Amino acid sequence: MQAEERQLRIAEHLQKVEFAALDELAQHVGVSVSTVRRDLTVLEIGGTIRRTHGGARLINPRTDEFVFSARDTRQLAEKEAIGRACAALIQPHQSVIVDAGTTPYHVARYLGDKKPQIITNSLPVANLYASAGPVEVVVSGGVIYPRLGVLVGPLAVESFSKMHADVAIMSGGGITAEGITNSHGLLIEIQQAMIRAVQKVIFCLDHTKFGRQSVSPLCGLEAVDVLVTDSAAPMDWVNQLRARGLEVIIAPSSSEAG
Amino acid sequence: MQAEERQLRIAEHLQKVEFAALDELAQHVGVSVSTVRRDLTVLEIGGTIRRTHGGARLINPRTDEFVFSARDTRQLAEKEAIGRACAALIQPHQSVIVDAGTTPYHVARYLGDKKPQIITNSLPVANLYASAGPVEVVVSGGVIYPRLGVLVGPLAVESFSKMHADVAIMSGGGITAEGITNSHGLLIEIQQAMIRAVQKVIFCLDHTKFGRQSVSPLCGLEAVDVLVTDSAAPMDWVNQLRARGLEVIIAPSSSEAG
DNA sequence: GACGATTATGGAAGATATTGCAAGAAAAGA
DNA sequence: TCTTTTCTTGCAATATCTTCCATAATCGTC
Repeated sequence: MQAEERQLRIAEHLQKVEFAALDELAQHVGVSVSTVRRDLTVLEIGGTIRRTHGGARLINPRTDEFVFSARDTRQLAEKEAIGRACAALIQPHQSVIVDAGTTPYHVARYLGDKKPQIITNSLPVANLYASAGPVEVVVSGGVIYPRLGVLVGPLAVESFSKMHADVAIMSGGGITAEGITNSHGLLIEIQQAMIRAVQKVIFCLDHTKFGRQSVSPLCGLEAVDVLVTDSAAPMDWVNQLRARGLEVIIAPSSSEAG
Repeated sequence: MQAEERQLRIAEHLQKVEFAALDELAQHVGVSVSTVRRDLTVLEIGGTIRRTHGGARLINPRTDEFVFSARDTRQLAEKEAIGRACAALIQPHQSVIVDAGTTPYHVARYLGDKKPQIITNSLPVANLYASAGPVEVVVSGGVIYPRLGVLVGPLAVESFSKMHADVAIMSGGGITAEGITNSHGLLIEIQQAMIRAVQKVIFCLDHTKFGRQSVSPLCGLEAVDVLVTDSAAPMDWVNQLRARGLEVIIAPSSSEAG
């Protein structure tokens, strides 16, 4: 096997498992451990992978966005910055649909001051303001998708199909010139209903999402009104999207914001 | 296992349980206690976790716990006894509607083994099995009633009106010869829909509820199939209800049950 | 096609890091 | 205050990493 092909396979394997031991990788590609070591140093310079004692780990674990929010600390600073910037776009007392996913969760954390009406299918978001607070929270029905705390299924789709709201705060697994994609097919239908239910669609996507494509198409770029991202977003992408008429907001990193 | 992967797993586990002992963590990741100690110091520097004597705890305690459910310790022993006894009435793989309130919550805690389908309008109950587990949870839609974490309103009523299930596990504010009453008018309509949706209605009422009357009537005694209470229930009431054809189950107190 | 040069590969030895254990120190509880 | 538990520290055993070298493969040139 060629060296490059081997490295590609190692990278792919790591994309799947996030952590891998040297023996595991060596066996997977059928070479000695020494060679795997060398491949890993190459990949590490490439930037996608980081070597650890005994193996390697993914540097940008594919966050495909729908992880149980409280648990996820990846790109936390960026997500908090996006949360603040996105919350600033909401007017007081608006009705806001909040999508499931970690980034919308962080937006919701900063919505308290606006005394909004929040409509969501995300249990973590619902729990945020369940105990008290000036925020009215409407929860869609649905079946809990294990581990993610998202309500899915016909009940959820139906709930959003019958609703109307001012703004939707959405997230996704990746954005390309063709549009936005997401990982879980189950969620797509719900998200599309959310988009149909509102006047204004705001997408929150951190910088790792640019140029990435998940399995299922969610919507075209024309459906998006505003895109909020963090300061590490690639500027060529930002400019390209602005040229296509999207309002792109770059959340200042917390150090800049004070 | 890799050091970093191990630390990630420890962090994830702590996200779930909020506090964990060293032994527990050591067993969970399969290394010695010493190694867990070292991992915890690393994580503490990382900032997500704080070490304590005997274990570690989360620095940002999750906000999605409810004052009402986990921390209401009044008649805790009785409620746990009722929970066990009532869960014993459920057959494997049944569909179970679980009412809001502390007592049904404790029943739900013991339902895991039965691999049931749980249908509920209670966020604490929903959160119980949100992260994983063999339990399918259906959440009704609705507006969150602050502090209690109950979903109320037309959406909730509608959800239960359209459903069918095997059993309903209900609670109430008081029971008299005229029937069962409850305090929140908002809940009555939902509870009545729950009762209509099932074959078998189980009411869980601790001993303080006998002879008490709340503001709103919920249902007559003829709607009740089984009543589960604790060992401190007044026997004259129990006999009176049994004479009227109700199956009354007295949960053994935990000391008797072992 | 043959030959030398360059590069890739697999293994080995010493260096380094990690792990688990044990003894003394510190802390919590009675 | 005393006992028990837990924490820290030092140490030995193990595992892993780096560096080096011999061999094998590939490439360029003739």
